[in-house]
Amino acid sequence: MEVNDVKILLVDDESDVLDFMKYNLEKEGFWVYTAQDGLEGLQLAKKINPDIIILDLMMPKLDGIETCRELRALPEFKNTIITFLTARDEDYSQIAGFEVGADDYITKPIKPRVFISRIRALLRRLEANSGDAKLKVGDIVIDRERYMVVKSGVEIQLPRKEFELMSLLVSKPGRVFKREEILSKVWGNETIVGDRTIDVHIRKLREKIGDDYFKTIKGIGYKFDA
Amino acid sequence: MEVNDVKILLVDDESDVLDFMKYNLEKEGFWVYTAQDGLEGLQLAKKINPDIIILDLMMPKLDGIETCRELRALPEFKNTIITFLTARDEDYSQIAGFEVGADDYITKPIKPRVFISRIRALLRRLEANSGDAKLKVGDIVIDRERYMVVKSGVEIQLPRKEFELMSLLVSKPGRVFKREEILSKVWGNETIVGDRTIDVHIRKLREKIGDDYFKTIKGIGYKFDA
DNA sequence: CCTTTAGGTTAAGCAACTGTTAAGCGTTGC
DNA sequence: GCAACGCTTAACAGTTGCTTAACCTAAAGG
Repeated sequence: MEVNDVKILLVDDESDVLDFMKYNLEKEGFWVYTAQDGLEGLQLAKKINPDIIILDLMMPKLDGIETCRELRALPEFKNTIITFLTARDEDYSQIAGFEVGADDYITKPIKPRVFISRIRALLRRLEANSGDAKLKVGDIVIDRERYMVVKSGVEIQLPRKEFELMSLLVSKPGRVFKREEILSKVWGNETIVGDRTIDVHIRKLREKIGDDYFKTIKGIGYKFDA
Repeated sequence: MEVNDVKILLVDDESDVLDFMKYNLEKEGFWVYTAQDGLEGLQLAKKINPDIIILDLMMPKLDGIETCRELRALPEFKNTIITFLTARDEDYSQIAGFEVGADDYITKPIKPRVFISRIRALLRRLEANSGDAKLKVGDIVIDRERYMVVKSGVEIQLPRKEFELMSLLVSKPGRVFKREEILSKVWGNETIVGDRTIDVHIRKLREKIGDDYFKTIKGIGYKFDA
């Protein structure tokens, strides 16, 4: 994973702290998003699917612990790295933090260089964790390793052919796949199936994932679009 | 075992010492957790199942010796590496330390490079000892050395094939293992067994460990999930 | 408009795969 | 040599997924 592909979400109610972190992370080439409270953070996280989330503990509306718990309850954040930001000596919270599934703690104040190297350490972890087996598009995640589709937090199990078909289409969102191309890639070059077979599978996908994602290009084939 | 998979728990009441160790270990890519006293350390250890635990001797609430004794009393920490941290010349404690099952001593102050190489030495020992001897997922620990599965503290003895199968699945929780993959890894490439053999073993595991842990992905294989 | 053509929909039958059970066989320990 | 155990297989049951056929609808082009 390139540094340029890494999305980091910062959630803190203090603008100073946000600016400090954002500035330093962006200087390193990370892609930084910010939110000022837990609720906002939660929404933004669902929207952008960040790789790392840094949560302040003390926040209005929804504190860090709660936000983390809610994030971890969603399958698409099961492998996201979540870190708490805490004032030095607030450590009482560490137990509670790890209990809701935090991966790390960062204590403030922290020096820029230490901060960055901390983030890099987290990143190494992220790379080790996730093979290349995950496709993310909008609020949809396809996890080849688990044979699972996650749509805005909900895990969906698909039968084999449907899953393969969906994987294929999602692998290049927006790109149109010709019918014959789909046949050869999902069914294989040898097997010969009737005309309606693809349609039926597309139909099932529309039923399970949502109508709008799969677009028909008449006379050509299908494409996936968010 | 990858560096990125190694979890180290540091327990010391002095924040400076914690920060020093944490910083240096993280720079190397280890996964570091910290606690400030024995009780907290104990709780955190149960939660995160670390591979190496570094305990300061002098701590409030529960000192290093006692913490170690309690850790060693739990089956899942029988093979965890536990190291004491001690001020130079506190040698009186060394005897007591080894008696409760410590694996090593680190004397402070210590230089970063020496510290790291010491940890690496421990790690080599961990690998040599057990050749990935322990797999931990949620409330399940797999102890390769003793051919034992510990589920929420209860030891379960499994026959060899069942154990190998379970080990394989648990080694990557959530990941789907194809039937042929299972066959080649558990039975070996040469032996040819019938189709139903895997199913029967899965069935026995479901019987002994619990139905919900083993999920069938039809047409593909099985996966382990907590 | 009407025709043509491609795609959508549905249910049914078939095929593929997995679950379950019991029995056979070899090994080990007593 | 008997009992207990582990591994594999066979037979059957149960389930799910895949494909097809028949019919319907929508879009495009004359």
